[in-house]
Amino acid sequence: MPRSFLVRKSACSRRRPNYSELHDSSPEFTFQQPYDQAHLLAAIPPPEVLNPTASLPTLIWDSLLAPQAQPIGWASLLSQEIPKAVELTSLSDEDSGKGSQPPSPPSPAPSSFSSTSASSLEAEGYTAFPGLGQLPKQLTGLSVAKDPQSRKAFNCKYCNKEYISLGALKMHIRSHTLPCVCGTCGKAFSRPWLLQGHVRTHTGEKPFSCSHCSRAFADRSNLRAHLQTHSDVKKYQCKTCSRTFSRMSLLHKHQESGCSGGPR
DNA sequence: CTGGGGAAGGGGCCC
DNA sequence: AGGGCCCCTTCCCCA
Repeated sequence: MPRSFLVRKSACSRRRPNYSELHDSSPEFTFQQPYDQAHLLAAIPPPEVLNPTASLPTLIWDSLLAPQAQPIGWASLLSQEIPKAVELTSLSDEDSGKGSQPPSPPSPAPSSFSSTSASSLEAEGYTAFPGLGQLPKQLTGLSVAKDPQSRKAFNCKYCNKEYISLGALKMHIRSHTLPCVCGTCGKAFSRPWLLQGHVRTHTGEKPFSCSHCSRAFADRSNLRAHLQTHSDVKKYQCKTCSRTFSRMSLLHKHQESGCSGGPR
């Protein structure tokens, strides 16, 4: 079930951008090493929970899987040389909403993540855009389109995707301009938190650990997927054969390969 | 071939 | 209104 209703997706919208082509020459964000250890530690997500209530038709999981993770003492982490994996609290709890995010530094954000806020693009004639600075309109990648009913729509000049709101378009444009650049490898990302997640591939930091096997993950979504492997009844079920899968992609593979139809 | 991990993209929600 | 964070989803790779 697509969660996007703001964008009219094109058929090939899932292709990843060519970073070398899209790399913005004026990075908006950088994450230089050595990292500020205090920032990283302070930003490790507080005890939290996962919300298993994904709204998928085939979702059969919910209360079947309720790992009993323990909250951790955050202060104790500060005394450790290496940030240790942090356990998540119960999945059945309400998500506190703070924290899958890497180590997002406490406010105020470090200067390396400062962002230049664009004032109203319309007021600026669509010339001001984060990471783009004051550029001629034709170089900003923004254009305004109107549909036959004169409803205002915003088109991306890079890929021609159409958005119903300027904010959505602005966010999308970032996927082309990639203003957040890794100070280690130079890879660029559309948003600071994507960069932060990437940085963890360099640091090896894995703030999310499984309460069942103590395996740690850098990404909470990956932990969530991993937790499925501990469940006998997986989250995604084939409606034809009732076989369950830990990931939707596996279910899709199963269905595309031709479900035999018999229960397993 | 299947299942799982790693990494990343992107829209929505909340402050 | 914008930014930060959340969640879902997808792709790639490997065992």
